[in-house]
Amino acid sequence: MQPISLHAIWLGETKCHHCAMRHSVLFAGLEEADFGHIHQPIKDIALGPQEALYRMQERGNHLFTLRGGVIKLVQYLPDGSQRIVRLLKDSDALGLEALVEQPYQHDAIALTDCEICAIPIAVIKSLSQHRPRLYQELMVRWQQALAEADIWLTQFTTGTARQRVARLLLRLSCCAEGNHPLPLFGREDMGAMVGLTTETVSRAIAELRRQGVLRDRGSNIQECDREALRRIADSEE
Amino acid sequence: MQPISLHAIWLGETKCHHCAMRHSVLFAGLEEADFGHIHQPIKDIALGPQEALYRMQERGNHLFTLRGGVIKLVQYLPDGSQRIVRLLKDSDALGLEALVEQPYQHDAIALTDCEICAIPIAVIKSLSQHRPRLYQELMVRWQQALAEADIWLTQFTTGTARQRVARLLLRLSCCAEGNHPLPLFGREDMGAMVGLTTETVSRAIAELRRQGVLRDRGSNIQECDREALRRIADSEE
DNA sequence: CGCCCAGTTGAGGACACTCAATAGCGGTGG
DNA sequence: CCACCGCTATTGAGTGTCCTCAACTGGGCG
Repeated sequence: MQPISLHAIWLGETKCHHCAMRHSVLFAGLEEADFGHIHQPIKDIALGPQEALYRMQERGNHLFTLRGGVIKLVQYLPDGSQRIVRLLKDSDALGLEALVEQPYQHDAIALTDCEICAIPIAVIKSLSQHRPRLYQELMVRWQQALAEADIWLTQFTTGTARQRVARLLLRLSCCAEGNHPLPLFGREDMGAMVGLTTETVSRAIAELRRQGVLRDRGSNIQECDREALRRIADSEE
Repeated sequence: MQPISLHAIWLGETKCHHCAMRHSVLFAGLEEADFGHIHQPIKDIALGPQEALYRMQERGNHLFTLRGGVIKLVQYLPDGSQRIVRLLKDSDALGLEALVEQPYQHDAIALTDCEICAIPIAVIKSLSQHRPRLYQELMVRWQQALAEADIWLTQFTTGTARQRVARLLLRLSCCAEGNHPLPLFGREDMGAMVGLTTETVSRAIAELRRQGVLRDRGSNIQECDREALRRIADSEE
């Protein structure tokens, strides 16, 4: 049993009879009998902020499902600066590269406390032999990742700093209902998401606060006016 | 049988016994007997520059393999400007969205003369029932697309105009062997690829020419010094 | 209490964008 | 064959935005 990550904490092992993964979209449609085909343990992993699930170039034989928390996928530029390529949240899958025998393409690093299912690819392969529908689910995940990548390219690399930050806030807040208070990330990370420096992000957020689009709730939590953000994101005004 | 594109020219129909697709990676490993399961025609499409294979939001029931030429995948910003999200060349697959019942996510527009295979998703589904290996191939394609998207995000949206253009030229020239002359695209398209205006791209290219990194071969064809480009791309000097 | 780190704010400069004019190329028609 | 047209690429001048560097603030924690 090789370590998946230096920082990973093993919560235990399960055959998913109790695991939330059982209800994850990935395994929807599987029947009780199918779980009998699982001969390798599916593991729970807990990560704290800044801890890595895997590193770029590592070869892994697990794919992962995020049950809670937020993970960033990071790539690096020749000059050493980092670029956040995507965020994963609740019920997203990552590490799909392992399914096609590729090394991981990013550093996967927790931004918050995270709970993760680690599924051996052998399990996937064995299950999918009896349940081709599983392939369909995997392809859906892949497509989601691709669509997300395209969004990041178009939304977060074009327009003014104001617009990019507004779009980022919109996307971060869209999972929350109403104008629910939203915990932000470090300015450095936010900069790496939208291709700006920490100072510029800080300035943009400060301005949004001054204009009342954001309202401070302490410890980097903001309540935000989604309508106003939408206007700014689409560059009117 | 609904039209796939306004501009598409049907070259004919085939069951792939003669088609180059037969040798495409996608169908590698299939045996003669497998082709008997193909009950719907696989079609050849030819496109000229500026013609669209499909449009964003269209629902299609074909996926495509590019046998020759270059296609751009385009998305649009609220302000109407376009952003090229990826380029496809020789033997790349596109329109995979159709496999998961999603509308196409981009405009797919030919940049050069193109030859394309249009494969009904019904064919894929029927084939894959007997040949699960086909799923593996599809996942590889999906992974390639995702890796490409990440490269575009990190390479073409960061750094100075010089660097971005240099990286773009490198990537465009990497399929050519040696320092083979390279046909460029319109400045407008190149700008949409690296997130710059046409003027800035033009200036960057002009400067590279002045420095001898590019050598003009007429009609927008350049011979380029890959070593010098690499230095510039990695921001030394 | 004071340290440390993250966030904020300021000043100055570099870079890319905008607007506008010019040049170069290919095609068309006289 | 040449003149003209349209389009794209190129070049220039001026401006705005963001980056860089640096100082300052404030909260958390030993």
